[in-house]
Amino acid sequence: MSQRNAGTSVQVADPDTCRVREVLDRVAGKWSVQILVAASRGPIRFTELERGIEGISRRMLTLTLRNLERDGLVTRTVYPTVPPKVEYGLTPVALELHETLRRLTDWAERNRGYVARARAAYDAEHQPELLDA
Amino acid sequence: MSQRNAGTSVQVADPDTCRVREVLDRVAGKWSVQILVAASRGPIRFTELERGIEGISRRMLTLTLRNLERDGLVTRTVYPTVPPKVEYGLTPVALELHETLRRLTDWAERNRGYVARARAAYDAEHQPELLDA
DNA sequence: CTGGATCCCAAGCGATACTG
DNA sequence: CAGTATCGCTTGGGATCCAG
Repeated sequence: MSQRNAGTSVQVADPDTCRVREVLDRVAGKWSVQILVAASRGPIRFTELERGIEGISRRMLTLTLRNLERDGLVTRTVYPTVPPKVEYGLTPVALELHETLRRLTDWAERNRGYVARARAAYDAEHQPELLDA
Repeated sequence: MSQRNAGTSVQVADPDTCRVREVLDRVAGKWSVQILVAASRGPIRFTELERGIEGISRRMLTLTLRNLERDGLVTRTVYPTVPPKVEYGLTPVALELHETLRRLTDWAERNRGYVARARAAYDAEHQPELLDA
């Protein structure tokens, strides 16, 4: 998905692995998941998201929101008031995904230490001299 | 993770959302999941992976494999025979993740049509003229 | 308040060629 | 067989400024 056919034919493997990539692409963005999580607690406004996520740029918030909306995962409600007001929420489909993401997070929590140790061990094993350049 | 502090301080939100990103980064690569899936069916050789995934470059296979190994998700066994032989497998931790990924895939399967229709509708609604440039 | 437009750097990834 | 090295295109994403 990240690249539109580099000229010469590029077989896309079997349909099975394709589906896997599709779902991940939908959530692969740097901010998608955090937005999904933040919006799962009910309707939330643009600025609330912006401040709640802290570190996200206005640009990326907008872009990610648009993509999620495009995929039917996020709802966007505009109140044509004098200072514009927009509320975002999750669609039922996105709520299902949210539950799934929680399982992923669980895995991360459980194995966070393991992975960190694995990394440290691997790095120590391979390039100990590059650490203090 | 994809960028090392753009100069001015960048707060990293609360630890909660950080963990989410961490796990996703571990799987976000274009090929990580397919490798994880392929390797979950028992020890598999480099060339088998290369041909089984079809579309992956040798370079990316190596890189992704290294990263997964570094994170303690993939095991690498070298047989110092005359033609080198290397077998890859999953660690128990990775096997847990594989189960989780299956759930994600399930979600994708169920809602694949929904998302596709949502996209089409959104695109038709917003820029119908840019479709046949 | 909620974005859109532009600029630009850095990371991701592919192509290709070389090697123990 | 199983990589490593180099190159360059493409994309992601931050900064900044403009606008309804």
